[in-house]
Amino acid sequence: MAITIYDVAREANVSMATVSRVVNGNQNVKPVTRKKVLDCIERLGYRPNAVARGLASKKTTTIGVIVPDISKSFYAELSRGIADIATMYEYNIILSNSDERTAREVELIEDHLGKQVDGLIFMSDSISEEVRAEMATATVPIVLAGTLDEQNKLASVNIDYEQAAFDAVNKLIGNGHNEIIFLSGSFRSDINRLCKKQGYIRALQGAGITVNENLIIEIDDTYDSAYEAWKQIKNLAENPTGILTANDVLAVGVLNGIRDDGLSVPTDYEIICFEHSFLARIVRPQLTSVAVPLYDLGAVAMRLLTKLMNGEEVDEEQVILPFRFEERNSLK
Amino acid sequence: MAITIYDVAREANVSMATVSRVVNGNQNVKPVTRKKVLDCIERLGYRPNAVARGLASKKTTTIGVIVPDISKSFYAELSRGIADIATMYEYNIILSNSDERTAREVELIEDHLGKQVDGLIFMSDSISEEVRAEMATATVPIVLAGTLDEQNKLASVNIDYEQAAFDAVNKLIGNGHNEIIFLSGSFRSDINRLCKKQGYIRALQGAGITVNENLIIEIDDTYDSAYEAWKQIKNLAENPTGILTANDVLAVGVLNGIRDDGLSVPTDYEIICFEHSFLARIVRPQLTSVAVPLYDLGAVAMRLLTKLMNGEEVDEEQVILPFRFEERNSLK
DNA sequence: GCAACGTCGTAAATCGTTATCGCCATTTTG
DNA sequence: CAAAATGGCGATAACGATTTACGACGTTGC
Repeated sequence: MAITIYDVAREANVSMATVSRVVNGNQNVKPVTRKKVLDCIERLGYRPNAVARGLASKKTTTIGVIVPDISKSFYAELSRGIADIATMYEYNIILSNSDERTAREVELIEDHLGKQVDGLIFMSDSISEEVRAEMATATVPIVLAGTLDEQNKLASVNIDYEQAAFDAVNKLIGNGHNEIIFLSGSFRSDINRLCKKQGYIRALQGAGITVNENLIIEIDDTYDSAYEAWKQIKNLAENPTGILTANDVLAVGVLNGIRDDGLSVPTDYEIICFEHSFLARIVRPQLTSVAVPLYDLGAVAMRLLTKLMNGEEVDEEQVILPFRFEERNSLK
Repeated sequence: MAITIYDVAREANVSMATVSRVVNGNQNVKPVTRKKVLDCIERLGYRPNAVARGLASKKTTTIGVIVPDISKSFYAELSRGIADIATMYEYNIILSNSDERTAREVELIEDHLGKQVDGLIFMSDSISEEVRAEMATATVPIVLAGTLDEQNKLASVNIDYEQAAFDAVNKLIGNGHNEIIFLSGSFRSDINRLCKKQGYIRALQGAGITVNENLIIEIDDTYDSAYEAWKQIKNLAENPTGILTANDVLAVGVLNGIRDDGLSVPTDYEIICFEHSFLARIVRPQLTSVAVPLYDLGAVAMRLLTKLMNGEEVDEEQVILPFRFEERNSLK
C-alpha cells in the first residue's frame, strides 16, 4: 500500500489539510510546520498521487500530442519544441502516432480527451471533417502545429509556406530557369496542395511563365520515390533545369538520381527545397533551402496552448512564424 | 459540466453499476439492457473519465517513456517501436526528454511514478547510482531499451554490441587493414565504452594486432565533431586505413571529411559503422554497417513490459536481439 | 486587555469511477 | 416440490486527493 497524504499527516502531527497546503505551496503555513511536513514527506517517500489530484482538481497537468509518425524527423523536431515548453510550464505529454489515418486520429482525440488532458496539440497533413467534428466535442483548447486548417478556424502555428515557395521559385527564375519542376509529396497534404504549389504557380505567373502540369510531380513522400522520380524527369519532353521540392528528403532523392547518372548539381540542375534538416547539410552539394523552424513551430504552439488553457487573451490564434533561406550550394 | 456515468444511468433507467459493467465489457448484463445503455452512451456522448477510473482501479493504462532526446533519430525510431506495441495493448505513453542529465532523469522517474504509470521504459547512455536508487522506489516494472545495465539487474532489451563490433573489425582486418580507427561518441556511454570499444579491442588482439590508443578517438556524438576528427586522423603518425565508427552519423562526418579532401571511400579508406539508418543509404558511397534493429528494440521492450505488468513469468529479463550486417559500398 | 491576524484543525463534500456484496427472481437439481 | 444454484442488477463503500467553511488557538499590536 502506497503512502498517502493521511500517513504524512499522522506522522507529522498535522492535518491532511496542512499537508495539502504544503504540497501545493499555499503560503498559509508557518515555516516551522512546513519544514516538519517536508521532512516527513522525505522520510516516508511520499509521492502525491497525480490521479487523485487530477480527479479532485479537474486538472491533470498533462496535454495530448497527436502526431502522424514520431520517427519522421519533421515531427520529432516539432515534438521536441513542444516538449521543452511543456516542461517549462510543468506539463506532461501523452504522445500518440496516427499514421495520418482519419479513423485513428478520431480515436486518438477521443482517447486523449477521455484521459482528461488539459489541452491538445494536433498534427496532420489535413483536417478531415470527422476530425473536425471530434474536435468540436472537446472542452479543452486544441492547437495545430505545422498543420493547416483550411477553414482557418482552429488555433495554429505555421510559416507562410506559400510565400516561401514563391520566393524559392523566384530564386530559380532569377538564375535563368524557365522550366521548373515542382516535386511534391502527396497533395492530400493541404500545405503541399494549397500553399507550396500555389506559391510555385504564382511565381511562374508573375514571371510570365505558363504553368505546365507536366512539371508538377506528385509522389509518395519518400526518398525512394524521389529517386525514381528522377528517371521520369530526365525523360520529359520539356527540358527542366530548376527543381523545387517540398522537403529535403525528396531533394536528396533527385539529387542522388542526378549524380548517380553522372550529372551535376548545380551545374546541370539547380535545386531548392523546403526544410533544412541535418540531411541538407551532409549531402554534397549541400542544399539551399527554406529553413522551416520546426522546433519553434512546436515551442510556439505549446506556448499558445498554455495561454489558451489559462484562459488568457490571445490576440491572434493563427500564428505565422518567419522563415529564412539557408543558402548553400545546390543553387549557383 | 461533462456527462458522467450517473447521467447515463439515469437516462437508461439502470444503476451506474450496470453502466460500468457495459463500458467494461462485463458479461453479466442482459443483451437488451446492454443495448439500451449503449444507446444512451451514444446519444449523450458519454466519455468515461480515465482519471476517475484510474483512481478506482489503481491502473492508468499509461506507461512512461524517458528518452534522452526524441529529436535524435535513434530514439525516435525506438520510441515508435514502443508506441506501436503500446497501442496494441491499449496503453498510452507519457514521453519525456532527459537530455542525459542525471538530475533530470531522477526528477522524471519521480514525476512519472507520481502520475501512476503502470510501467516505465527508460533510455540513457548510462544508469547512474541516483537513477538506480530512484528506480528502486518504484512499485511498477521498469524496462531499459537500447540501454545497458552495467550490473545486469534491470530488465532490458539490447543487441550484442560487443560481438557486433568484434565482427565489424574483423571484416576490416579481413580486408587487409591492420591500423584501424575506432571513432566513438562519448565513453560515458556504457555501450560505447563497455561494448563497442571492447569488441574492437578483442578483434585486434585476436588478430595479433597491438592496440594503439592513438587510434581510439573519443569525440562528441555529432556530425561536426566527426568531420573535424578527420583532420586529426589524416595527420596521425600512423597510417590507419580502416575505420569503425560508433554510429552512422559519425561515419558520414569522416566520410565527408575524406571526400572533401579529394580522397575516396572505399579506395583510400574503408568504413564500417553501427546503425543503418536512412542516412547510411543516402550518402555516397552507401555505408556498410551493423544494422541495429531500433524499432524492434523498442517493440520488444514494450512487449516485455506488458508481461511484467501482467505479472507473467518471464524466463529472461535481459533480452538480446540478433543484429545483421547491411553490406553496402563503404567496404570493398 | 482587546481586537486583529495568521496558522492550523476538523469535518464534510466532491471528483467519477470500480469493486464488493447481497438481493431478488428464475432455473436447475435432487 | 422444496432447496440450491445462477444470472442480472442495485446499493454503497472505497480510491486519494482538493476544497471550503468554520472555528479555535496563540501572537502580536495598540
